[in-house]
Amino acid sequence: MKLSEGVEWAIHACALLAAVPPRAALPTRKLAEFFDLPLAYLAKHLQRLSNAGIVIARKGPRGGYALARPAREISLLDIVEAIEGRSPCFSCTEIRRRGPSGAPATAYRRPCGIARAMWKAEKAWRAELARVSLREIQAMGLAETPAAQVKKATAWMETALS
Amino acid sequence: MKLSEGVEWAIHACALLAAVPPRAALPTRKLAEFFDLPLAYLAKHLQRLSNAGIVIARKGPRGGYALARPAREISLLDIVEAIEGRSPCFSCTEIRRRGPSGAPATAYRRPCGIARAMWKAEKAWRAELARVSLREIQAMGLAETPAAQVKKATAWMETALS
DNA sequence: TATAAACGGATGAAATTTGTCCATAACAGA
DNA sequence: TCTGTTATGGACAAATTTCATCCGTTTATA
Ligand code: SF4
Ligand code: SF4
Repeated sequence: MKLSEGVEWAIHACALLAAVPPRAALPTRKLAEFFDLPLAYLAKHLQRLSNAGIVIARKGPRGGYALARPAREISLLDIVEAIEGRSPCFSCTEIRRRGPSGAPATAYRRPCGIARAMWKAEKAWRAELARVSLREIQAMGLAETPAAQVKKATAWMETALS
Repeated sequence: MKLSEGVEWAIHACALLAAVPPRAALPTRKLAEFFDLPLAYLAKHLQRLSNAGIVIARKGPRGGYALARPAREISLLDIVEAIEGRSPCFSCTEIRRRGPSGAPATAYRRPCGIARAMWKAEKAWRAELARVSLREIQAMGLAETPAAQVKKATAWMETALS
């Protein structure tokens, strides 16, 4: 029950992309540099964000990634699902069918109470994630990082885009 | 973000133990037989339930496992946490500290918005699991399995306990 | 045309999960 | 007290998943 650490990378990357001025783009190389992450692997995660339509990719010189829509319209759930996938974290192997008192699949009409309860809980988790937008994440991030770091980051962004 | 399948095993095992008459106990061997699961590995999971105080073990002949308290007082969360542990599924590696605009740990007072949002969602998941008791699981299971299977299972239980 | 970047498949390394085995301790019944 | 039965927990092996790198191709810019 561990989220892959790529989720953390992706959220941070999106939060940084949210601070990129319109029409500009940040290439993988710059994102990896900013967070000191392995370039090739981070690229895989950005690809997923791209495939999920969260981020737009531009190939070629001066290319890179930019948010596909306003940060307000991107939820944490969007990002998490882009990286982790949409399959439920509880998957049953139908063990009730096995053993001495089991029966063929036809005997059981609908998923059992166990599966339903687990899925309901997972739904609550996803709903909570859907409620927070990248915009809020960005705002919180700005509020909680020391002024000196914000300044450094802003300066870094300028040189990265030039 | 996959729950280990041991969770499914443990919930089913507990649900079956809920149907064991008071003062009796089901040994690992019987539980493994009922669900057609690898005995040695199932034993590991039952041990975890035992260590978590969900189930009590009795060694020796006519020993085995029984619920440690009424099914009404055992929640799905209890079982899930016994198997999966209590550590949060989102763990941050503090990547904000790294890279060109990073800063030493002292600069950041409290966990960032990302981590807080992820933890809040996880809390919602756990809360939902805490709301459903083993009693309800048992009742749902009884209601949804065909009468023929219930009969078979009851008969099996009698011979298993004798 | 030369260069910079994303894309995606193949592959390898590391970590985790899944599963087995065994020695030991506790217990019930004869 | 003796014997067989059961849980306990550690060590170990196999399988699967995650983490990470590499490379050939495609696309776009100047
Ligand atoms: S009874 Fe429910 S949890 Fe168990 S195997 Fe069937 S669907 Fe899965
Ligand atoms: S900014 Fe938040 S999510 Fe990112 S490393 Fe720090 S605490 Fe973790």
